[in-house]
Amino acid sequence: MKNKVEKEWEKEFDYFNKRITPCRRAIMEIFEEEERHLSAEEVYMLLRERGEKVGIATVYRNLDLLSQMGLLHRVNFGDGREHYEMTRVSPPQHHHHLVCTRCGKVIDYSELVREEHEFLDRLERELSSKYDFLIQSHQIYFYGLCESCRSNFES
Amino acid sequence: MKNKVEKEWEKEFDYFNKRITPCRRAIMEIFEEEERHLSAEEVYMLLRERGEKVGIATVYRNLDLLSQMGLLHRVNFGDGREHYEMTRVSPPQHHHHLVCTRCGKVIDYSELVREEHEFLDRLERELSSKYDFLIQSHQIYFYGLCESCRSNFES
DNA sequence: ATGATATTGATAATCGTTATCAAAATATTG
DNA sequence: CAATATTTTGATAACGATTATCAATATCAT
Repeated sequence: MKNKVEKEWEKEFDYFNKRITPCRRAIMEIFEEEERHLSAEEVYMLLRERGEKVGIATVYRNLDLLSQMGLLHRVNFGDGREHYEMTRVSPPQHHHHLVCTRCGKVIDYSELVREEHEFLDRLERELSSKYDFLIQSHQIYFYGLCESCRSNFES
Repeated sequence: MKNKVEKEWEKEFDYFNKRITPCRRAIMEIFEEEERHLSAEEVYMLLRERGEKVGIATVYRNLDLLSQMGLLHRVNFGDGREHYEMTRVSPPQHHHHLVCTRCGKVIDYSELVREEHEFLDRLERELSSKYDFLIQSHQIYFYGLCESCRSNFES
C-alpha cells in the first residue's frame, strides 16, 4: 500500500488499509466542492457529470466505506434515504438541522456554535471515556413544524 | 369530534382533528410501557401480543401520524429502518445516542442533562424565532467507533 | 337513520440499499 | 518483469422497509 498523501483525508486510507481509487478520490472531491449533504443518487449523478464511469453499487459501497472511516457522516432527515456530508475538521464548520416532521423541509443552521462547542466538548470527553467510544462526529437535530405546515395542518 | 381527554396526549388528537382509535390508543400505551425505541415491526408484534388485530400498514400510518403530531419522534441509527420513541414532556427524560458507524451498536446516554438543557433551551429560542419553526423535540447523535470495532477494523 | 368523512386491512407496488459474482485493477512476491 | 494474490468494480438480481391503492368498516354530524 503506497498511497500518495497530499490531502489530510488521504492518510486515513493508509490507516484503514484501503486504496485510493479514482472513484473514491472523485467522491471526496465532490464533497469538498459541494458544501452540502448529498444522497447516494446525487453523488452518482455528480460523478457522471464529471465523466466518471461508475456503477451505482460502487457509489453506495464507497459512501459506506467513507462513513466508516469517519471522512463522511450520514445525516438522516426521515425522507427515506441517507444523506452524506463531509466531516470537516478544519475549519470546523459545524452546522446542524431543523427538520419539519410534516413536509420534510430541512433548514441548516449554525447558531451558537461557540456555546455548542464548549458544551459538546465536555460531553464528548465524558462519553468517550465512560463508554470507551471513539467519537468522530456528532449531529443535533431539531424536529418540529415549519411555518407553512403549522398554519395549514390538514389530513 | 369528542375524544375523552384523560391523558395529556389525548388533547393533541382534538387539536389535529384526529380520532383516538383503539389502534392508536394501544400504540401510545405501548410506548408508555416500553421505555425504549421501537421499530414499526416491533410495535406491530407488541400489538398482536396484546390481542389487537391490526394490519402492518395501519401501524406505519399511525406511527407516521403520531410523529407528525409530535407525540412520537423518529430516531434513526442508520440501520435501514426507523425507530420511534415517546416524546416525554414530563418528566423530561432526555437521553440521546452514541452510534457505532461500523457495527451499528447504539448506546443510550443521559450524561450532562442539566447542562444540555441550559444550552439547548437557549438555542431553541433562537432557532424558533429566527426560522419561525415550532420545535417539538431534538436529538443529539454522536457517531464513532465502539471499542470492539476499533480494536479489529478489517474489511 | 342518513349521508359524509375518517380509518383500516390486504396486498401490490415502490424504491433505496445490499448481495452476488465474474471481470478488471492494483498490489505483492519471486 | 512475470506470476500470483488481493482489492475493487460493474451489472443486475434480490431484499426489505415503507407507501399506495381501494374497497370495506367504523365513526361523526345533521
